[in-house]
Amino acid sequence: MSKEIIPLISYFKSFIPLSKEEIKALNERVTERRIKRKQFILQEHEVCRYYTFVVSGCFKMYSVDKDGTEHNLQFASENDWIVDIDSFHNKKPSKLYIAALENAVVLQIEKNDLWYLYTYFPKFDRNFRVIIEYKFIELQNRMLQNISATGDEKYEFFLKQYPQLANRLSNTQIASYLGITPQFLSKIRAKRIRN
Amino acid sequence: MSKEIIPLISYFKSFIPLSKEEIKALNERVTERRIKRKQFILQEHEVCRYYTFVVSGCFKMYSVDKDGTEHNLQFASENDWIVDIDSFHNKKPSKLYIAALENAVVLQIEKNDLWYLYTYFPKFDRNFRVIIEYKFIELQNRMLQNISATGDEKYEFFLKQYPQLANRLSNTQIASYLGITPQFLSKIRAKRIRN
DNA sequence: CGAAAATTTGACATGACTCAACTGGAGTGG
DNA sequence: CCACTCCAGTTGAGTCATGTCAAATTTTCG
Repeated sequence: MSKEIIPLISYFKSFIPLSKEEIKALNERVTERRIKRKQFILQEHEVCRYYTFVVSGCFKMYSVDKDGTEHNLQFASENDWIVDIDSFHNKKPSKLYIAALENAVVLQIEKNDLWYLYTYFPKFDRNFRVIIEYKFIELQNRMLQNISATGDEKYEFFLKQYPQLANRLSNTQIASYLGITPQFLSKIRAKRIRN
Repeated sequence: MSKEIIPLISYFKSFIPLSKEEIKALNERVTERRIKRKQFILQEHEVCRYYTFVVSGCFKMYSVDKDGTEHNLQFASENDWIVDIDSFHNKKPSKLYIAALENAVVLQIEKNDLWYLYTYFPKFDRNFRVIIEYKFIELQNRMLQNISATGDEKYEFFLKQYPQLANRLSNTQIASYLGITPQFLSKIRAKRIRN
């Protein structure tokens, strides 16, 4: 195969393995794209046209408030999906941006193609149900942290849960994800080192 | 039908309507339960055995931290689901409680039965995929609020998004959901009235 | 190497929490 | 019908967590 689709096949295999026909159908409907660092795959007011699977590299999805401050809603690196589901599903203009934090290779599926897969191969319904269930659990855990923990605790939790990701991200990006200012994160880090 | 299953059928209908066979299979696998105010349907350290559909009444799902403070992760009222998915899926002890805030009627599905439905009627995979996608969108919006808004803004947003629910909940419950103290919410409300 | 961005640091301001006292219903039992 | 308790809500004083602004320093990357 010319496209880098193998990581995606392996990924699905970890849920429910795909048959030859399903792999073929998937392969025919997936587009490979190479994205450079700082490039956008979604900008505010656009409709999110793709479900994007990250083969390599790293992305952030974020909103920009009225003061111009960014708020990171999600990161996605290898073997993860990134999409504004609300915009994608309902064809409505997104309030979010998705940008590459590193040069990246992705596989993208358009809505019509995904619908085709859902319709003719129910296993995709199953797989995507399970995938989003896991993402939901992850988000719920983050939510619980957010309503119950202090800045220090949120940072500790993040480092513990995503040690490999934390290495690749700037502290500014992490602060934006945790919902604190970069200056305050810097002070948290200074205190950690002292103790 | 003796059970109050009609609300559930109507609910599914708003996604993809069920066939006669699917309704029958669903009906055979769903248990109706009446829950009194303050009663638990899940407690910490138990495994969450049911996907629970709320026919009437209102629930909260929350954790209790080391100081004994409750943190509301989710509410569920009519035509909504409540379940600790992580515990349910992976048969692991829950860290959460689910308690009724009002007398309630629910329909519950056990894991084996849900698996049966998924296996023999792929439409349930589809329906539950779409259901959780919507819940994911909702949770993402809440997350975005949480990392970017002040207490006042979070409260405004909550009132605007769930006006009917806000009427039924005590301010203490709302504060716990927003991640602020009831005292601080009270001050926010006092300021709102002044302006 | 040099410009731009990220990080750190300090002084100060404000948001949000804590604790404790008070208020005002909603039961409950006499 | 009253006295009582029990909660939820309110309020105020003091404190702590976190944000803002600005400047200095370090790192990154073209």
